[in-house]
Amino acid sequence: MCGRARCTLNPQDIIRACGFGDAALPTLHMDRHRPSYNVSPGTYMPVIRREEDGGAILHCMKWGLVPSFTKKNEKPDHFRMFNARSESICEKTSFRLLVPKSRCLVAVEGFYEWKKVGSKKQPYYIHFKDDRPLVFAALYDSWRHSEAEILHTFTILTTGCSSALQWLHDRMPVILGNMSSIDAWINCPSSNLGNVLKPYEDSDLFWYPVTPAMGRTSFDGPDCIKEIQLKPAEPEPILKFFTRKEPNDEFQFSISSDKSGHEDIKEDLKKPRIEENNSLLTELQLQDSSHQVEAIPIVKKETEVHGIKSAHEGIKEELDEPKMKEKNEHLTELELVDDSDQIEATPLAKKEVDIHGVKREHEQFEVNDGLFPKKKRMSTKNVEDKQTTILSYFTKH
DNA sequence: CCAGACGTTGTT
DNA sequence: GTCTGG
DNA sequence: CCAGACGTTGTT
DNA sequence: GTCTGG
Repeated sequence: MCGRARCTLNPQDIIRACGFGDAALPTLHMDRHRPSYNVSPGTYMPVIRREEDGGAILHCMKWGLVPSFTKKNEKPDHFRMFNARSESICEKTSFRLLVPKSRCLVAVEGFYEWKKVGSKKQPYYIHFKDDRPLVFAALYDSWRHSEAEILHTFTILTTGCSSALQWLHDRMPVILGNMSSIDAWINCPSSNLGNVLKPYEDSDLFWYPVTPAMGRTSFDGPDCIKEIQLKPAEPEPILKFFTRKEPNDEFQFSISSDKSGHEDIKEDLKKPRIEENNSLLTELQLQDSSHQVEAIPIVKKETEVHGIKSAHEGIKEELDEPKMKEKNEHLTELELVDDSDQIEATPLAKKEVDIHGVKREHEQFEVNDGLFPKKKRMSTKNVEDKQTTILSYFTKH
């Protein structure tokens, strides 16, 4: 699925991402574009579509399809059809007629997905490893709701989830990952959709958890995509992961026996990515998705062996983290940061943000004041038990 | 013929 | 607008 | 998609 | 839980 995204791209970035190089495409309504780290249905976004004469145009439309047959007196609902299942677009009344002649491309830096964790939801930001824009397959329509006004809207196609992201969701947007798929979608209405409208399986899609504060559409700015540290999930009696020390001693990690996850982990280990905050991280997955070990972000660093950062360091880091609730049961040799109390910050401050020279005021969270969290001791025995389990699992395979 | 629907998610 | 259901 | 509200009476 | 608003 895809219901939130980051699009702070400027027009030329979008044109380039969609394969039109440095062409100066004609534009329409681009003055409505508001670059944002937190775009949701109902807001304007630039898309590239073909005109009647075959030329491409960069056209700013509202996300969330409002079909042309919508009643004139009806209130447009952009949330009903902000996605379209690619598997059924040729059958559904609202999309069928758009497939031949109303395709478009949507370029974004990344999108967000929420993972249900118990009763809470943890958002993740998904993007390309090299930060090139993602190009989504989309359909658009026009609704004449008055004599003078026409509302242009679009919907982003979805497909099954890639194996690498299965732990997070069962649906994902259709990502046109190369020029031939972009070309097939926008230029070849008669080509086979099956080769294009499929999950993006390449290993260059990365993700990491971000502040839950971005769930509010009023929350905007770079903090939306700032990585946060998550607490590892509550361990189960039989943990299906183990820790290991890398030869180069660079980081510590957990691993799963899941095929897709395994590959990803290996990839990450070989080419650890470096985030803005300079930390080196790996993404980890468990075969059994019910385990909820959605990610075990490990802070690289001069941290030692089984090394997980010390509790003290962890707290320090969190003090720099904005509003986030975190259960901490990080397995360290000595102690762990507990979780019962979570950090709550109040997102009421306003902050001016500058995106491509456009200054905008938006909601901003306050930095945690340092009252939390509390820390507590973990018995050495528990640690040993886990390691025993881990070892036995390892020797068995 | 007219009336009514036309969608996706996720969760149960 | 177009398709399904009655 | 997520977040936030979900109500009335009576008084100021 | 369900509906509305962004």
